[in-house]
Amino acid sequence: MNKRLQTPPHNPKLSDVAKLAGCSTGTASRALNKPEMVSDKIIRKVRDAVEKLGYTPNNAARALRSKHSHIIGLVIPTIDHAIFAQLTNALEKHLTRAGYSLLVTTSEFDLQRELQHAQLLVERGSEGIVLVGHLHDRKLYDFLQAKKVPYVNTYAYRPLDGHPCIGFDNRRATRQITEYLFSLGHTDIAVIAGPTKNNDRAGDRLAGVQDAFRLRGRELDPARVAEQPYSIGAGREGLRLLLSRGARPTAVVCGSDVLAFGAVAECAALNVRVPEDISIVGFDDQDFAAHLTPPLTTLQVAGTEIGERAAGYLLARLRGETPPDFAEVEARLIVRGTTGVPGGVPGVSA
Amino acid sequence: MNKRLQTPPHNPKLSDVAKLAGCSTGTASRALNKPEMVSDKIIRKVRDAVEKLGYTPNNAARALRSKHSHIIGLVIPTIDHAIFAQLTNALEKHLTRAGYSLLVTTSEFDLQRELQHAQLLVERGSEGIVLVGHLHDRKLYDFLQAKKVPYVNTYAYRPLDGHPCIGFDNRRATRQITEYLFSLGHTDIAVIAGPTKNNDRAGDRLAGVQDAFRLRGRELDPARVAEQPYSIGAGREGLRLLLSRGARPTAVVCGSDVLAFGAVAECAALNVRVPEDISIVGFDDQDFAAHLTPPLTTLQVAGTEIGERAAGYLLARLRGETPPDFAEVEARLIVRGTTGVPGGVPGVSA
DNA sequence: TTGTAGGCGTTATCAT
DNA sequence: ATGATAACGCCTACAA
Repeated sequence: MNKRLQTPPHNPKLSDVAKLAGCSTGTASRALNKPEMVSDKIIRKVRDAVEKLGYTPNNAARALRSKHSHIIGLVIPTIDHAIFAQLTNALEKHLTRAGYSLLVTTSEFDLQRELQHAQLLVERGSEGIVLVGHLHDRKLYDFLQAKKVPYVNTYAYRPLDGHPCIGFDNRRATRQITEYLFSLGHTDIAVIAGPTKNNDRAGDRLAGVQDAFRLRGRELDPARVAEQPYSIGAGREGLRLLLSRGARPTAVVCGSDVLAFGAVAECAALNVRVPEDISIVGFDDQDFAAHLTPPLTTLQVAGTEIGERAAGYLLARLRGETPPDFAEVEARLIVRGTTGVPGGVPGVSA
Repeated sequence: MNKRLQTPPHNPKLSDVAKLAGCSTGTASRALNKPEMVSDKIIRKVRDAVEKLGYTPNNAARALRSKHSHIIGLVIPTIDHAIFAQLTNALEKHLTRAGYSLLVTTSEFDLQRELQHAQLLVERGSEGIVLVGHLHDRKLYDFLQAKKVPYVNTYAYRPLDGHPCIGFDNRRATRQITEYLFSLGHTDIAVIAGPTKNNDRAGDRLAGVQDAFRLRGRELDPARVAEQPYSIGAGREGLRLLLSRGARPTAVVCGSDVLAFGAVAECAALNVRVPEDISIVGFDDQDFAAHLTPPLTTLQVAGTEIGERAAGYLLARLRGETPPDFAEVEARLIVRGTTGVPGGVPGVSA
């Protein structure tokens, strides 16, 4: 048990500071918030009093009066995925630097929960909200607009939707990955997709592969698609599933690096050579991607930049500015060791 | 640009709800917060009015009056490490379920910043604070106690310090790992430690290895220690460093799975066989540990449990209860494929 | 430059 | 069970 007895029994308030500093509460308030309007002598006295009393402003009172809580809310599917952790981290750093704090909550890939939790964050005083993806309950948009709370969608770039967003076009990204695979000579391409339900990123990425097929006048065979949760183990299972459904595809597009990790690991376990027997492409370019054996070819996403720009956007909005509502960040294919010509070519890999 | 024009020009307040429901604000407040004290008829009317107006309570006013913000603060070194993300996730889920929201900030392994940011979270209204580790600026403890804000240290178990904590004994954990290695017959053991500066977990883990040596009447040679940042690349470099400093150690204790990942990867690149030529042990048991080749022997830590219990502790304190201040969670060694007898024994591994 | 005083939206304390 | 009314701690006109 800790001792909890300190000098004054109660939390000092601004009026206590003022009393000790020998001025009015109004002046004390100004000394703290608008020093340029107060004489240096008083400023010093007030600061001393603050120090001596251990005064901490009461944000509730301040927010009630000034209409500014200095709190921003973030709703992500889960913090347990590296890309969301990265987003959260970047956001937090940027906001803290600007004097804002970050309230974080989780939707667990559930639109209803996302709506509820976002509303809760607004109730708790969030002056702005960061969302992930572009697929939300319509009520959420209505709510945010009714409350005049600025918001941004992240990890998505869909200016036509009309909602502020910062990210990239997931669909185009996997289309390009697939086209790259086609250009290598692959024709039998499979995909291990993330859970597409309520997850526009996963859905868009799958659709991108389909787009590439259609552009070649073909259709992606549903048997060539395995939809798996985001985990290494599920990635392994996805690969096994694909192999069990007929001839071995020569390439696999994965919905995330984690899934690709599993696919590569399973190939190793099954003695399927990568990339000679099968090419594998990830998505995200997480830290581990470059250190897999072979190093993973993947799509690099500027997660940190998304976080920074989301913070910047909201901060600007709160300053009363009107920053551009749509921003696209780069997503480029990093070709490493898990992709090659189908069948492999002597002297080309590993 | 989005339209921002909705039915009533201004945010409805409780008095608006009361007016529409035909009762006083006091009754409206009770109808929402203490339904058992209000007649069903009025409750219905009030709820209808809330619905129709799109009323959202103003948390600032509520907190000011009731002294309850329903906000808990979390200060972690970075959200970008899987274990902290896991902690955050568990904490958030638990708190949300109990009607609390989580304010997250980052210390970046800097004690001064930790102090500042924790204070900021309290200013923002946090009713409780979750910290990581047991090494903090003394002023932080003083501040928290003066403000009577309950707090918990996590990822540490040090009841003798007198501060509430939930976690395990990092030092004992690596001592046990090292003793296991000794029991396998290893005598030349090296360590790739995380950055020990301002990081009690990393420091304790290194100390645990030293403890094991001393218990055998030996000293850990400083040349056998590489201190590296937490990244796969740094883990690789750590291993190279160790190899460059004389005879190859037969085993390496790593301060985290990420570091161990790097060590294993570097061994593969260097054609050093694991575990025949060198045994490697990680710490954390992250998702990928079981999927490395060979699968990583590591110390499993119940990160999610720590988060849940931290939430439970604070919630209990806020209810006015006095839950036990110290709780130890399990941390057990998971022996997988990266450890073996020094020199390797035919038929024993891979 | 400084003091005074009113009110931000709620909840809690009284009465009724 | 309900209504009036007074705070909660701070900021900000406004006055001096």
